[in-house]
Amino acid sequence: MTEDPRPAGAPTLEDVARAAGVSRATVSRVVNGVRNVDPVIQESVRQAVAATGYTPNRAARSLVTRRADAIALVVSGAGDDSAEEPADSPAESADGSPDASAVGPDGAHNSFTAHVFADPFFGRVVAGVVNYLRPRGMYPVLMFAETSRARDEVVSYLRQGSADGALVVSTHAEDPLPALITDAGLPAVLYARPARPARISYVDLAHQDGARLAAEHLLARGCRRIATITGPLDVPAGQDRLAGFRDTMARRGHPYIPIAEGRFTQESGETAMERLLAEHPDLDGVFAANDLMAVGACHVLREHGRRVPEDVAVVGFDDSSAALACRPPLTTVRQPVEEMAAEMARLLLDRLAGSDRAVTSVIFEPSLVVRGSA
Amino acid sequence: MTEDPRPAGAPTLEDVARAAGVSRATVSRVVNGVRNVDPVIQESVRQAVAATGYTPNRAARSLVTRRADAIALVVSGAGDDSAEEPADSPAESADGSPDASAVGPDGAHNSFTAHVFADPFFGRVVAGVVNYLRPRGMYPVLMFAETSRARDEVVSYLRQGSADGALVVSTHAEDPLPALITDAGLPAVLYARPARPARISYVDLAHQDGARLAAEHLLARGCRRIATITGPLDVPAGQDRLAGFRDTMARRGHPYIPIAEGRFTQESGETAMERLLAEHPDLDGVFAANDLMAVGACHVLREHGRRVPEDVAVVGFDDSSAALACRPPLTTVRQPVEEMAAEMARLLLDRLAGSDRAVTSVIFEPSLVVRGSA
DNA sequence: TTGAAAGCGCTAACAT
DNA sequence: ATGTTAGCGCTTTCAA
Repeated sequence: MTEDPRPAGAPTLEDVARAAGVSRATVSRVVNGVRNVDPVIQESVRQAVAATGYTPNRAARSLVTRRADAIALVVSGAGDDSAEEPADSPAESADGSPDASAVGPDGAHNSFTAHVFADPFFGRVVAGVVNYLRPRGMYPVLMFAETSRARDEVVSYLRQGSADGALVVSTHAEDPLPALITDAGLPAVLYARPARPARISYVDLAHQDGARLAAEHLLARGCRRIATITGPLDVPAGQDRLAGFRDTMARRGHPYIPIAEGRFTQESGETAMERLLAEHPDLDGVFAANDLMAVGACHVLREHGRRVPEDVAVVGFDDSSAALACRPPLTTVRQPVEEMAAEMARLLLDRLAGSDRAVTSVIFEPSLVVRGSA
Repeated sequence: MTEDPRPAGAPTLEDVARAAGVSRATVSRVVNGVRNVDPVIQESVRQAVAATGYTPNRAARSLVTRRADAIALVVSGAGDDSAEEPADSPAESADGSPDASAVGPDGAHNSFTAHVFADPFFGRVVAGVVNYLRPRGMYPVLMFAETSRARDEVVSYLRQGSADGALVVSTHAEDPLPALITDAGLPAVLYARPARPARISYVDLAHQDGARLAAEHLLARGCRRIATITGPLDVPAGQDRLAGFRDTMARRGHPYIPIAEGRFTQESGETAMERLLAEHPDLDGVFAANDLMAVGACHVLREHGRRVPEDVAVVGFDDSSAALACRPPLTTVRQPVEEMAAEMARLLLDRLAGSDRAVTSVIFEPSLVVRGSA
């Protein structure tokens, strides 16, 4: 019953100190690499550490340092408690299979979490964050915040000191989380500028420049009847990519561009492409505001007998794994997601390290990756 | 400089006790829902908690309870320190784009982490784990362990008490992590049976049954010249899917099945399909041991003028998001990844909760999802 | 049912 | 350069 799993408990500082014949404080200094310790003693302490198999207890350390040495990586939506899933993010299952995406037993499945990771974008964010954090001995705690309850739990988690700060990736314009976090005085950095202005640091991409690259590439290629599938127009990324595209096209003598709004999902890209094709059967170029929609567009184009890129050139955005999985592989505007995610982590850690209280933003430049589709 | 971010620090039990006019112990009891507390006092304590905005300090609690109330979710490989990436997991970038997958500044990018999340499988595991954990107030700490250094850090992290146990998803047969963890006497549960036997709990799929479903479907559909693209044959999942497929085919009068080994990546699926097609131009059915390879196979088949499913029927495995992203959508063997991941979390939490010291396994049954490709 | 008190393992003044 | 000591905020006997 009261059986301790570890024989006699894990070794503590006290044990090491006794073994090395010094005080706890000295051991602590050695373990934490503080100077002012006699090299000879240092060595004997190290041996004692090795001999006892000592590992510092995180909780004890956190209690006194008041740092968790952990940060939260939060993927947040904008839903309220009435629904597990945001109203404007319908399920993606396009076909009629009965329950391929159904709710499993024991809450094993809900649409938000399921769909989040179906988008290759999030995996890249995670990779970037982990790769920056790991050499620094930190690991992200993964959280989702798509309901108001979940948001409260995130704030509470931070307030408990379970994590020192948060990296937030919002999927919706109306996301209240950034405000909640800053109101609570908690350190956080966002991926992408928030739709509602807030005093909070973020990293972002020069979306307009990216759209410009796409427009110029399509024009240089000889396309003359060009349309665009936009992202959701209530989020900055969606707006900016459209604005940048329109501006460039207008400047090059194309004042009117057919558009169809998508939601950054493959399915929405398909729907948008269907509509564009119906209204403008003669188009010869398409700029999709992300790769997933570009892939959907390619499928629809092929189903309608158009060859890509011979009949219709397609340019995507993001350079996600979907771009390479597609046939032909997608010409796309590269967003350096991993680097951006790493920078986000860097900003947060700098802020936690002290001095730097300022709110800043770091904007990355996109680049064009030319492959087969345009 | 020594400016405290929070005015006068966060409220403690002491503060609440004073506000409510009771002792710390009583507040603690109320907060932890222990019985034996006068309902009236209970109420006044609750009010005091609300009034002060009290949140229990995790570190302090952990220090005394000796539980972190956190678990690690580890994605592990089999590399050593000489390379960041396992030798048998070559980069996937198929085309010649110079640096689409290059190493970014500041360790923002390494192949292992980058490729892990390019596979939709891992996202589903994460979703399943998070959805089980969250209602229980826990969140996974995400770790990667693809080098021996990284593995040591994982073990060390657990030994420090930063997490109470680990959920391990191995990507390679030779992964030493499970052994390291059990040797250290740390609680862990695996996703999938380890290639090297170990005293450790795991969840898994009845791979052979899944392969049988695929075989029977292809036969029922009228296919007679059927080949298979296998997974890596040094991992149980790869072996079992092949064995199940072969057995069923043999039993149905097909003693010889052409096979090509893949590595569960789309690119390897393409290569394998090229080879099969070259050697058996007349085949009319293909079973790919996962969806990614099935997608690759579909691309190659189309490039060779074969229609799917009219000329060649294709069945995949997993029912990942790739199955729906493909045209035609993939008929595939569904692996209930989210449920399995949730079960993995459940097994670990049960084990941590006490009594249940036993090593167990839970095997899930696959099901066939019929879509357009076969 | 409630309170008093003893630590959990560690760090950081402070004293030496 | 090293040791002594006082907590960090919480849970949990043990008394009352």
